[in-house]
Amino acid sequence: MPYGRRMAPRRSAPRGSYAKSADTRRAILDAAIPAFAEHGPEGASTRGIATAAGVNQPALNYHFGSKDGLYRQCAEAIVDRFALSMGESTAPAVEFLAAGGSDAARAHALLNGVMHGLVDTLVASTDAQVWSGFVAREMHAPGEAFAVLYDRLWQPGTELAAQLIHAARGRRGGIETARLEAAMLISNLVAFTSGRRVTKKIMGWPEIGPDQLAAVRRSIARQVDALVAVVPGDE
Amino acid sequence: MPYGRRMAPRRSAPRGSYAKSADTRRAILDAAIPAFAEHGPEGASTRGIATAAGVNQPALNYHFGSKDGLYRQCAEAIVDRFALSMGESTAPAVEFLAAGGSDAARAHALLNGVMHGLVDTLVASTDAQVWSGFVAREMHAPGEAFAVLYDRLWQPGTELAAQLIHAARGRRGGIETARLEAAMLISNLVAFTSGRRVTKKIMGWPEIGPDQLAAVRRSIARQVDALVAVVPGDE
DNA sequence: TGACCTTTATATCGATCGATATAAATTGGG
DNA sequence: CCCAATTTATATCGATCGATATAAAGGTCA
Repeated sequence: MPYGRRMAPRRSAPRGSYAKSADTRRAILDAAIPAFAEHGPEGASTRGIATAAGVNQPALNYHFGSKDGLYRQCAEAIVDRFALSMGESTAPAVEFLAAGGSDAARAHALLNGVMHGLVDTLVASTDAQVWSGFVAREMHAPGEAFAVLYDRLWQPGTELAAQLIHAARGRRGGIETARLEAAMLISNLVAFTSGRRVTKKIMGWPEIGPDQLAAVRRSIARQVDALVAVVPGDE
Repeated sequence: MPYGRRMAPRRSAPRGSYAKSADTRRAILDAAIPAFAEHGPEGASTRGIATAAGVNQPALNYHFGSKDGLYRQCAEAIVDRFALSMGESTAPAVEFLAAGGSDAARAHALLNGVMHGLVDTLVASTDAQVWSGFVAREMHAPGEAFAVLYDRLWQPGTELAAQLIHAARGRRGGIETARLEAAMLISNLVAFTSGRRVTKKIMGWPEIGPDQLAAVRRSIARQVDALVAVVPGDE
């Protein structure tokens, strides 16, 4: 009698209550995200990820079905962690917009709060530097994870910023222009995520500490002020 | 008698005047740059590049020594092509600064000219979208080509913009702040290079035509104006 | 504790990778 | 026109890739 189908590979998380499984999955994800960020989905090897995670190579296929499945789960994990980190600063802004808020000054303050949170998440955290490599790569060369990153990260993020810019202008000027400016405003921070190494080198910063963080925040706040002050078409 | 050393692989361009060689090298580079941009230096295969270039696989080793050698030459080619495209708009600015120019209004105009040229090069050209994938990847995960791209592209580019910002402010405010703002100003355009696909999707633009280009230029010009108008520390 | 399911470990398969030895074809100077 | 150098084409090597078959170990609950 053949060994049979006792270990059919699964695509989703196990249903059982085996505690060890979640730990292993987490360890693999924590090793896979930096690997994919640095080498890309094709360049990163499953053996390298397994070694870094302290597991054997078939464990990846067992827990995630395939390399592509692991790649997709990495994208989900990144979005989850990003959303968790941003929740505090975006929640009041989302609430304000959902209520149809029209107080321009409050919208301006909320936009500053969101950008402040974004700087904290992207610039102050070293994790984000890893995430950004993953995200930037996928956005440029779309693959298995594009939909997740676009639908749950880029699209809602830029739309939130755009709505806040528009509201801070008293809803004068086009929302389209606000969207474009939101996309560019967020792009600014690429200098501190994917481009962090280069920016540090150019600025002569050995590390991004509190002083440097404050400088970035000042620069972003100035941009927000300038953005809100000008209503496109009124010039 | 063994076949001997009649075909030792070389690292640099051939000395001879064989015209065909330059064409082949060019075809390989034109195929390799998009391949490296999309799949990364590890993910791109020499066989794939060779097929796309219409040559056989050992031709890559013959003309460029190794895959890494080809990768380095791709970086050199990108820098050369970028510099060629930017020469017209940067030349007067470089001249102005070399002469120690102190006319703030002229510096402002020159900065606008450089950014205008940058938008033309990066946003209007489809080649740049390919280049940007290559450059962004290498800046985030430094490899064989980092030195070339940093020394010949990022460092002089941001320094030029920083000097112009500083000069446009009448050399008031720190040059360090100007450098930071230059880095962020340039990062803005990432939304239209590596991030072009996402930005088009968010904006609902089927293509980036003259109207869209004008909108980008307006937004950049507004940012430059706002940047120059505020002298850091005076607020 | 014992039966069953989940998880981990070992061994190995076929495919593809970059590189090179070698041979044939092509090119250009004398 | 011919010889030598250059360039292109063929065949193949060892290494590494992702995936899977299989076996052993570990955990859960009756």
